[in-house]
Amino acid sequence: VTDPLSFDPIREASAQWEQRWGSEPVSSMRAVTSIMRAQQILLARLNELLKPHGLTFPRYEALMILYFSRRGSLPLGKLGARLQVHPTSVTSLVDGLERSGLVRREPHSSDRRATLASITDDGREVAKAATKALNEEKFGTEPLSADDLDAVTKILATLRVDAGDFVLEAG
Amino acid sequence: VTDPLSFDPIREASAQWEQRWGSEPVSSMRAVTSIMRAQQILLARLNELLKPHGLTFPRYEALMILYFSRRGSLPLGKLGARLQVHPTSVTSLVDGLERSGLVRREPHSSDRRATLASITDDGREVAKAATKALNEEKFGTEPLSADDLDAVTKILATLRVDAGDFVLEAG
DNA sequence: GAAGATTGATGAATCAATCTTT
DNA sequence: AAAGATTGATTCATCAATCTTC
Repeated sequence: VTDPLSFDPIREASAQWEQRWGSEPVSSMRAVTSIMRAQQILLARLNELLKPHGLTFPRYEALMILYFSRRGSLPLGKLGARLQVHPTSVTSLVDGLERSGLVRREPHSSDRRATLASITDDGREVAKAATKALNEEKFGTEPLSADDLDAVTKILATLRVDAGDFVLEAG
Repeated sequence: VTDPLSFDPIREASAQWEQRWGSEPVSSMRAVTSIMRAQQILLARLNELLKPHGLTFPRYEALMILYFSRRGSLPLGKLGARLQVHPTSVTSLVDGLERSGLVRREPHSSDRRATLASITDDGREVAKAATKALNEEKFGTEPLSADDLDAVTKILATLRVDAGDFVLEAG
């Protein structure tokens, strides 16, 4: 998007930080900035890979949860809990998937407040094709090794537990 | 935002992935999902910490680049290169900082196409106070250790180089 | 009153198109 | 033509307020 800088901006910031505020908070600042930037890079790569399939990554994630669900459908609230996003975001994601014909809204059989998001046959086909594309490109994580990726996953799991995403299971 | 799940959704997805598509792409899928979620958690924490100072984290990042700049001002293009965001995003960030009185737009002395973003005295005060708050709370990275944070930073640097953020310097 | 979902607002990211200046 | 910045459009995230149903 722009020319590469001749230095690492995060490394540069670390030096100035340490000079002014001591060494204690530097690791935190560096890691946060790195994660923010990595997310931005990965999201751009994923959206690029998904564009031929008419999907964005957030919509892909929602579609896959429905794909893997027992009945191929889930109440919007449950979908939001799995995605860890606001009810408003679920509405917007399902709107988009519905416009593309990959998901249908259906009434809940027993609770008339609730709405089900149900994956369509088209949705299943697109889910499979898009997943093939992402798997072949390793979800845009090149050039990181499997060991490095697993290390990141393990470390960030601690943060996710602390944020209340889920409770630790036995084993 | 919702109740904690009784299982780790990423762990759950890994199992289904491996069953269907083999073990090869699982590490990538897991790491990408983890990074996306970690970014979301950290951003929420940072915005909460910055709210008393009338800042969001993206605006804070922009403000600090100006704070550390030699003259306290930078052309919008240079600011965008440092933040690694689109020109449109720079315009929007500077708009917000200008509305808060933390930054002023000034004409470039030699190039009438360019605009400078210049940090104000208020901006410097807010930058210091906000940084104090973030440092004290370790940028919302609790309960991760400094070693874990450094490990994440190091691994993700490889990705940032690959994405062309910067070129490796000697040493 | 509380739960499930939606609408309307803001903030931040992108892209395409435009406008001025070089 | 190319560079710097802006406006207008879309997507996704949040919050506050609303509406229906439990």
